[in-house]
Amino acid sequence: MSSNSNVVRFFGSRRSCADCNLRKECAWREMDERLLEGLEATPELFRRGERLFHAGDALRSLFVVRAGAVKTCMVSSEGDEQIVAFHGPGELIGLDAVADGTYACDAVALDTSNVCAIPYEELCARAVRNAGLQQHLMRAMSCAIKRNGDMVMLLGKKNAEQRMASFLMARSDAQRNRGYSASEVTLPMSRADIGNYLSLAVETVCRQLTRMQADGLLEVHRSMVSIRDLSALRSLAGGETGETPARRAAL
Amino acid sequence: MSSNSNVVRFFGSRRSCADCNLRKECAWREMDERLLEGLEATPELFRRGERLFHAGDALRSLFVVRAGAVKTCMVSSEGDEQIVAFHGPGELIGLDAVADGTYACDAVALDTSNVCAIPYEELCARAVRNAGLQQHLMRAMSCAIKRNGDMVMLLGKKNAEQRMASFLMARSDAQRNRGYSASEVTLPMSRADIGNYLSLAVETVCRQLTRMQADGLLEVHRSMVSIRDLSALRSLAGGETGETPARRAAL
DNA sequence: CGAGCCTTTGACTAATGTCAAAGTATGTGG
DNA sequence: CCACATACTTTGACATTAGTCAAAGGCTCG
Repeated sequence: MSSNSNVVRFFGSRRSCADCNLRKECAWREMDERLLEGLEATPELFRRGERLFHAGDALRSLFVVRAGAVKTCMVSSEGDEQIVAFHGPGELIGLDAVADGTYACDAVALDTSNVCAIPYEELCARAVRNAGLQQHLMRAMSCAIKRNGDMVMLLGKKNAEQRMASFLMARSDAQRNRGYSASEVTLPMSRADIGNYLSLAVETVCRQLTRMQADGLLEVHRSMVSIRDLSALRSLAGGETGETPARRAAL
Repeated sequence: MSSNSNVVRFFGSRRSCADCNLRKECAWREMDERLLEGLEATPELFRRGERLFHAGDALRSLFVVRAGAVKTCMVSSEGDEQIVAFHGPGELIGLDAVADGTYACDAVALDTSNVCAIPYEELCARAVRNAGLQQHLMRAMSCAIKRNGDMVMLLGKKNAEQRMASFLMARSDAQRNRGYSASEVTLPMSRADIGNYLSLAVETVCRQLTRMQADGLLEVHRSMVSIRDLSALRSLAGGETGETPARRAAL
């Protein structure tokens, strides 16, 4: 059963990538216009908590977030959930499904989100004919691999404080890459989601935020965080931030 | 500075994949003969501790392990090392470098290892002309992404016992996939490497092995482990084992 | 045979998780 | 528009897992 049955197709029809008003922020933004000319993607609207796809569903489309935020998560056989990534505007979702034609994760909208579904078969057909697109896809996948490496580093080597700092810095860098202020970040996900993602108890997430605020690094107001001391936060984060300019396309 | 200066090219020359005596176990084993016909790979021998490449080196080749074992690891800015994956015969190394043309990891031989270097440019040139090869590469990358997801699950959700059990099961499954006994596994890496990979102290790795032996699950003799109760170990491991048949090509 | 490294074991410590409870937004129906 | 129900966040007290430190035992290689 597809969970897409109640999706609002608010443009009413497929729409060419070449016309998209999000071209500037899209994962495909560097692509030659001609490659996208005929490629049509279906814009879809998901509300908070709605699923783009389930783990195990057959791969039909890759998704690009236009607006909003999406999480992807794996579920173990015991039923506990592990969030693998958060995806903001311009990021590509579903590359894990290429291996065997079924998604490995669930993808869930964190907020009302506007997402482009790019038909996979059509994309592949084009990639075969087009070396540039092929390169682009391969690079996007390689970026996802690299980024996962950063995640392993975070989970394997960093303590609670460093994880929280890394997480906030990654958000900040993402903001900056999109042309917004690096010091004003929004956290569209719940504290529980942050905890799940960083493998920390919700309480630990709260305490870290509280402490950073007490130390004058941040000001926290619910889902809004103002970073007061970016460089201090960056040095707390240590090692990789997981968000270098070339790494926008995530799992 | 390339670390390959002291590499023994023990076949003395490049060699066609089509003739390779490891075809059966190779990451390319399903490929049509014709695709490999002209593709030449350089077999190289690395001794324990020698590096295939450093993080930051320019991508020249992808590597396929023919015999032996290789670890890939990232190093944080503080200098601590995180092993990202172990690679046995048939596995593909270096896909993380496709993103920006430089390797993200170090790759180090754990043992005397026999490795094929596949020239990346040449491979790409073929992939452009050949949809099958292209698909194969994409799938290999997608597998790496999936597998990293399993790693995140392991680090994020599993305790010491489950990690150790998962690790052993992954080894066991790999053995089975290569046609060997699922209950006799070798651990070519040190306890310290296992600990690093699983994010456990060396002492914890030892204690887990000791305990599993005491519980009659295993018999451990240095780097040889005989698994006495596969199904019990599998259920200890919980969730994903990270080694389904389709997932042989790792980071 | 000795040096050095790896592994194993024990005793203690510390970071983070768990449990409990209060405080605070959000939204729904009367 | 208010009041209550619900879900999320925050804080405190305590428990537990795994890490650290220390030391002994075993291989391996020169």
